[in-house]
Amino acid sequence: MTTRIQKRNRKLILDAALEVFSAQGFRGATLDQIAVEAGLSKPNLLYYFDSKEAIHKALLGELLTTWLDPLKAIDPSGDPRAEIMAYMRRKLQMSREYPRESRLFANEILQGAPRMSAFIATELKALVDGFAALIRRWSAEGRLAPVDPHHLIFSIWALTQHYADFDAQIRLIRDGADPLEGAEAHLEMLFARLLAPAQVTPPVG
Amino acid sequence: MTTRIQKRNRKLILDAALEVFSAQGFRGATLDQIAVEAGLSKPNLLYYFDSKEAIHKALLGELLTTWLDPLKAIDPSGDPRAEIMAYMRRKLQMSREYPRESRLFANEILQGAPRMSAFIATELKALVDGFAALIRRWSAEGRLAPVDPHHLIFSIWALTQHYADFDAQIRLIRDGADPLEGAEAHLEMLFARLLAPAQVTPPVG
Amino acid sequence: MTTRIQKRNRKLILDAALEVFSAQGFRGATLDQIAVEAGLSKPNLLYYFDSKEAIHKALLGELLTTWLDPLKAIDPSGDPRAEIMAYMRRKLQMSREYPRESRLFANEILQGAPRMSAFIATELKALVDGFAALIRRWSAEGRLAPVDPHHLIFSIWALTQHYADFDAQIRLIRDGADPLEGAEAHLEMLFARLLAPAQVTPPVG
Amino acid sequence: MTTRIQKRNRKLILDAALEVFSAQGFRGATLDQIAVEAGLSKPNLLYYFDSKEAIHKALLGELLTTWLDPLKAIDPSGDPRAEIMAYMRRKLQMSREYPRESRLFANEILQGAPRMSAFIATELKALVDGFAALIRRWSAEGRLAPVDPHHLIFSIWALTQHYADFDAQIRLIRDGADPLEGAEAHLEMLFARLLAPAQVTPPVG
DNA sequence: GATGAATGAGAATTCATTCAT
DNA sequence: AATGAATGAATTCTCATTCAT
Repeated sequence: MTTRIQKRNRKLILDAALEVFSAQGFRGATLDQIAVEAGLSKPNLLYYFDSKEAIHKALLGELLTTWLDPLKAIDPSGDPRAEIMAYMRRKLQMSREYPRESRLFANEILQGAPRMSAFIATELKALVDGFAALIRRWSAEGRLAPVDPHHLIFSIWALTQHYADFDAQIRLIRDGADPLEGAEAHLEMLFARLLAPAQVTPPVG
Repeated sequence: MTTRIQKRNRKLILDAALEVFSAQGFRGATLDQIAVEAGLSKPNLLYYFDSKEAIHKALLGELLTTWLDPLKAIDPSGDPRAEIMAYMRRKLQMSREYPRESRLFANEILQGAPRMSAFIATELKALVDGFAALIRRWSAEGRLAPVDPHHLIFSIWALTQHYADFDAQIRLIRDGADPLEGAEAHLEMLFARLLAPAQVTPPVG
Repeated sequence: MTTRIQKRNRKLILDAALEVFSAQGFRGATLDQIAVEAGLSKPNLLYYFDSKEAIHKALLGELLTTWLDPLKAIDPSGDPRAEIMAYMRRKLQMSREYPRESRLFANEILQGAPRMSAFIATELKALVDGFAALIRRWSAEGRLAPVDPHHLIFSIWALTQHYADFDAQIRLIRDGADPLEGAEAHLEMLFARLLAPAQVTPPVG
Repeated sequence: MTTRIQKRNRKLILDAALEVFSAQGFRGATLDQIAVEAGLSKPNLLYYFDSKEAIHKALLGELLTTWLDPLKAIDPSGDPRAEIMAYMRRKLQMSREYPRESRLFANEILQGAPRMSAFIATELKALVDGFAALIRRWSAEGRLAPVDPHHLIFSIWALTQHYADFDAQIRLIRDGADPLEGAEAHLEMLFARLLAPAQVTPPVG
């Protein structure tokens, strides 16, 4: 039986842990920081979760769904470029709404994905492969510029997540301006041009 | 006076530290790991560097030059698209040759750039601003598609560094294939299309 | 809120620290020694105090009051010689009751008073200056031999604290006899003769 | 065979060690500090002395003679008060000329005389006992006020050494003035009054 | 004689985790 | 359900001493 208090406290802890883990990485974060952030005592954290590791694992577990959702929302029967553009926009929206989640994920991957390789190699890969096949089909049908599906997907990830993951750098370079200002227009132009089929690019020079 | 042994050992230490810090982050790395990796004893590390922090600082210090070089190599009197494309290629080359440096940098930024904000806000920003002005001029001259200069630069960074920083993920998704295979062709197409002036993009849908 | 256990353990620690710091000096003392003396584990010491430095500071903080009390007890409207003699007796009593505190203080001063100069230059100095003015007045009124006030005060300090600070030497020289045996009578004679006004000293020789 | 360089370097080391040990105590001092102070390399220190301990021991060894000399200079056939006064003056002079030696000694005694008990219990004690017998005889002969010999000697030590050992405190209280200014006159009066035989002290009050 | 290089044995401190209530 | 108290296992750093030249 899970009481209301239990639910609330687990939520408090996970939110605090997200804050701390995303900013400091797993090793850099301490239970003390999380406890303070959560407004709970350190032993109380361990009443709700077995260990620091367990908190982190729970956090990643929650993240996985969020992470897959935009991919799942792609409609194979939709318009190719519109679908891809919508996917990109959803990803960019995630960088806006869930930057800490993005950084938590980036931290994991940077360190070699020690706790996520299973997920990546199975669930994420499956969806990616499905999307890649779709892209390939769309390209073959001439509804999309011929493009390497995997690299296209990585480009979407890189370009959107960058705004969350490198937020600190962008702010410093843009004098504190909102990092995402103008980002959407820029990315829309970028992907519109990239994906348009039968396009002629004038030679460089 | 710096002896041969000093030079060799400092190099050994910095190389080991790069390996460990780039994989674990500053807090996650231990002097023990670095010492083992360097094949030296732990106190011997501290004979060459004052502290763990000092090793990390030395590493970042070395990184800065490497990090600015590609930007400095841009020729304002060159052909716009060729110059930008060449810059992108150099950055991609760095992800290939120096993935650990890229991850070291990414780790720092992810954690809010605690040790690099000064560098970013001054040296890097100055070069970026110069490049941005150049891009703006090129666009105004019609030699380049009208594009937000900052976002263009961020796009280059995001797309190239992604291959180093998210290497673990890419390998898992591509069944261990070389992450960079096909990347250059993909990015060249992407930037060629993005930067071509006077281009007509058919409406989506 | 301070619990009973906290009170008890803080007291245990400070007492053990007094024992060790007064005998070994700050640098010479180790947390291990203090922990053993206190019957607590080393990390438990640091649960109650932030650092070795903090323990030492707390100890000195407690000492300050004790150290000023005898000076504060001097009554400006009392009989000059009686007041000075009473002050001397209180100081001697402190060497008897709190020899470790005296040695803790002596250790600090010997090392240049790195942690006490503020206290000495302000609080202690103020009281000393007040006492010195009083002595000067008493001398001017003919109720006390004309005597340099500061040197008189230093003489009292030197003569009384010596029994605590040089205890080890005195014991060795007096075959282990109680160092303070006969001290009070001796010092009373010394100060009675020194302070008596209108006294004629026969020429030496 | 001892070369000139050896002699010079041993002297350099001992002088540097005196500086550091007297200010920091044995445990608080480091070979590094001594090496820097001496202008020699750390291993070179240990070429001349077997260990840190050995340097300290050598230093104390040198100190012993200095420490006994004033006592040895007392002339049993001289005038009692003149002899005692002269001894006091020599001791005060030592505080002026050799304050570091005084503090080195004080440090040792404060820590329970771990390295000097043998010396104190034998050589120093013998001289003190001789002096004490002399004082007793002088008092019995009516040439000196009746005074406890040991306490008289301790008083001389305490009053004179205080100016070296508590130098830091005295400076702070006297606004940086030379601690010894006025000390000799003060102590001469003090001992003149203390030692004068057949003296009548008016009742207190 | 002298010193750059190296290290084992501490020492202070941190931190995830457990205990007791 | 919660927390004050406590600690073992690191982890960074110091330092006297040794090694090699």
